[in-house]
Amino acid sequence: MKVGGVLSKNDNEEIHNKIIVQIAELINLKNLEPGDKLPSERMLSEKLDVSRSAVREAINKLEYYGLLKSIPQSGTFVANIGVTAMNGMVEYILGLGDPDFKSLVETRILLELKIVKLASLRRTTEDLVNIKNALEAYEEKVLNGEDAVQEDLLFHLAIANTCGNSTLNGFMLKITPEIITNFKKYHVCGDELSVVAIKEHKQIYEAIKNQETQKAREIMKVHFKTLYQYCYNIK
Amino acid sequence: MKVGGVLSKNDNEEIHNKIIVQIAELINLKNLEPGDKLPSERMLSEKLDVSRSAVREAINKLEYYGLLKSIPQSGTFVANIGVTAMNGMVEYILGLGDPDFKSLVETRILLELKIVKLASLRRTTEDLVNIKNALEAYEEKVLNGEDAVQEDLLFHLAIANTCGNSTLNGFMLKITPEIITNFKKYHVCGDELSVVAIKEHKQIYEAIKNQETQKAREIMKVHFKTLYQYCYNIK
DNA sequence: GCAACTAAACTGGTAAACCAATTTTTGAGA
DNA sequence: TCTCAAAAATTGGTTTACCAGTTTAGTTGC
Repeated sequence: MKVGGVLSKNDNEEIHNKIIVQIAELINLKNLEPGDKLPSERMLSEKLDVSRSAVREAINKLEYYGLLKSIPQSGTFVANIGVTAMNGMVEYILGLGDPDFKSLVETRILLELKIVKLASLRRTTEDLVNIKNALEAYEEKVLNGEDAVQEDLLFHLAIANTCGNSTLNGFMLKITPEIITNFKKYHVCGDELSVVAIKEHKQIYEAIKNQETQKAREIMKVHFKTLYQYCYNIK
Repeated sequence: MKVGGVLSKNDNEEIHNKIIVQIAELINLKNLEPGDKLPSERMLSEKLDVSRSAVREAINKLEYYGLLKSIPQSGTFVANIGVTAMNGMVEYILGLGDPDFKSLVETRILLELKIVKLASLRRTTEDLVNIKNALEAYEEKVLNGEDAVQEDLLFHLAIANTCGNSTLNGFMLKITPEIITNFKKYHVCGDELSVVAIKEHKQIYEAIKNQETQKAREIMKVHFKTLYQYCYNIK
């Protein structure tokens, strides 16, 4: 029986992971296949000797990764994925560490180079207005000598929101705040950078507007080049 | 006051979104800045006239996107991101729709072409063993005429787990099950495809092993080409 | 007047009780 | 024996009550 008390986030996650493993083991033991029903949350919490809330959180995480599916007043079911895949995925999920700054930047550049291409292909006139607004807000802040990290971010997110790919857009929303936080921590993005960035932002906007796909990508690449250097200098 | 009863997932999400908007409005109204403390969950639930659980779920979502930070026995705080960025992000987050199959495939290909490059650069001998095991499991299933979608998936996840970028790896884990589900729904991945895929998997493995970065990417590209065609035929 | 200690109030997290929809069981009627 | 409706049991979701740290206010001693 758990003795109670508040645990650190780390310990807490370990407990969740432990429950996830036990749920996976149970599915293996009972040879449950896609669509089969898991024992109820109450039974699981009793069998695993943890609180029902803890079980629910573990199920939530597995649901996030598409391995389980909860249906109200009915039960929790194995998703349309076999046990082999599930076992492999659980292992990888548990091994997943917190992303480091390098991973984040590497990923951001990958995503944005694709996004800017898609955006230039798929942008509507309404999208262009949004991007331009973000562009001008950034410019104004920089020229006033104010910190413009937020406006910079919003310019890039406006493009992501234009790319017509909700998965990519969602991923951008996920990683952007973490990158910003790191930027502030490491004092990336100085003033001299910002002035150069205005010009590049304008070029990107024009390329998207004119649907010059390849050019848009090239300028974005240049835009990130300085960033890259900063990051590796920091490291 | 809520009248009670079970709501559809759609209605439920709308309620969460509504609360998210109200929390954002409150932060604006009170001019809260990064690091400032939000009203307690109890006060929020009272002020917004919703249950505390609903407030907690909204906060969780905002925390997932890096906009808030909850600290046990202390409070919920505005993350290290200004209100401007927060307002923009909230708007984009709420506008984020469920990903369609096309978005998923488009994203998967982008991720995997990068991942296979990184994997070939960073793979350890231990990684190679894992990939090879996944490769052989896939081959065995296919040659036995059995369905091998799971093993195919695990081969690709083994590579993702090798790429040394936890953000990319996590994104792969997130989208892969959804893709599999769609594959099954649309009956992609026939038997004749699988036999071809074995050869390509072997080539990818060899390229990663020999650290032939560009070659690995090229083969992966070919590997996805058939998939692409299938998808657009379906559409 | 101020530093230091104490206690009361407050906080996010967790366990327990409750709810309504669903599923299963039951039994009456044909 | 079969059918079908009614009721009991079961389910995930929600509300409520409680917990142990944290923070703040108050008080004591100097």
